[in-house]
Amino acid sequence: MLQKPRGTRDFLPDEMESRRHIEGLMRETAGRWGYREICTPEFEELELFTIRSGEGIIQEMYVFEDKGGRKLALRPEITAPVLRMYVNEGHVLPKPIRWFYFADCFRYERPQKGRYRQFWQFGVELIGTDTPMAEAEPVMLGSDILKASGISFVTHVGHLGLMNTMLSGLLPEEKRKVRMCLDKKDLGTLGEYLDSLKKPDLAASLVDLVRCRDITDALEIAGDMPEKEQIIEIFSILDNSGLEYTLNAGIARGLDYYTGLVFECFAENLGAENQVLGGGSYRLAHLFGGKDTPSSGFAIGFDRVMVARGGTSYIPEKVVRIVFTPEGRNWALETASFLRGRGIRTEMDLSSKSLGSQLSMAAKAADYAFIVGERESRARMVMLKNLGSGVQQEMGLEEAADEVIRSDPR
RNA sequence: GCCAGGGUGGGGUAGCUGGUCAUCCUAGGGGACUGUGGAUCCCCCGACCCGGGUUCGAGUCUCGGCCCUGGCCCCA
Repeated sequence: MLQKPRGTRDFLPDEMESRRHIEGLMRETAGRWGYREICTPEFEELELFTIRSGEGIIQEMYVFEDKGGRKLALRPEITAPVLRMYVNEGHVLPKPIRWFYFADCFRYERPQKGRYRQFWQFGVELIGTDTPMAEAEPVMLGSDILKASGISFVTHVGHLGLMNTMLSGLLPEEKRKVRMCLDKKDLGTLGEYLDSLKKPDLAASLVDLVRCRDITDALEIAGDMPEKEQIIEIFSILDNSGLEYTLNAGIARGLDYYTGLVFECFAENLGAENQVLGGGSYRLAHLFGGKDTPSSGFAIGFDRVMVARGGTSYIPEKVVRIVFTPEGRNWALETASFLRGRGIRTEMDLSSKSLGSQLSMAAKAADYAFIVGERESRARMVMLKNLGSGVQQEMGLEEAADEVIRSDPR
């Protein structure tokens, strides 16, 4: 038997509806903040991603050559395509630009809990400004969206300026190593390494900075820096927004194009892959041939959100099944059409069996049965049977539709 | 790329110190039943992940692969 490719999933209707429901909540929330949806190609020129992230990621991507010999890749993330799109056709739009996307991405990685080879991201990009408000907005919006999705999570916010100031005397390679140690909380190696660089005092203050939970103290530890006023203002905005967050100056966010504020959200109930959101301020447009443009944004790992919701159940739409006798067929068709017009999910019985048999099938798959036979047909009425309670009553179409709409979800 | 634990009908399981017929539950299909039977009864469908090895004989032991689950690495 054929198997689906490794790391991919099939979604049955129950799960699909649940996903669409959450996706809808995210869309709605982003929309209320003035963000509008965009869509970019499923695959792009390979170079788009190597420019952003380096040649090393080729082995983590689905790369292929098309019939014209072009090197292409299935998108492993969507920020680069969005910024490419901005440079291609968005740079003349009034700034700032507020966009969001919901789309699937592909990475050739080892699957594990919450990590798949085809996965979905919900993300936003705010392009064209880097005021304190513009840096803070994605943090607030991201938190708002995760809240709407119904998961428990914590938000960590940091700013690259803090650590960069403390590491300003080091070479890029040395900085990378120091960040890696801090990220892994490997203080022993960190101490030895800084000793070897003749910076023995740095280790202690770096640890202080990473553990620091107050921005005023953090600025004190890090020392003076050009972004100081900006940082104070950003955190003042966050503090006054009602957002719950933890200062974490240790957030490194991998690559070099991040410029200032960085943030991550972590969900409970999620094993090793518990980060559900990552983002910050960055500059990418100039790499794709545009003007140097400040932007900020984030991406949410949609599948991880779904995993984090766990058994949180989504209540499916109510279903009406119309069961009928041959004499009632035409009236049954009219009834179905009427109910659909009222927005009710309505299925006709397709079996042509006895009413009893139709009813037993309806009981498995529907919440209500509309029984339509000769008598109902003549009277232009329907017999509405609640399949949960067994109660049934004859009534007119309007009334029956109202009854279904008004009733509690199943 | 590395480590651990797993793959038996669609789902869940028993069998696993090798020896007919592979167990049970559930789901699914068909029939009985043509105005109430969400029932009941009967019937049916359908599985040892793939390939090599050991053996008279492999679901069972062994090796490799594939896939799943979790972890490491990575995480744009």
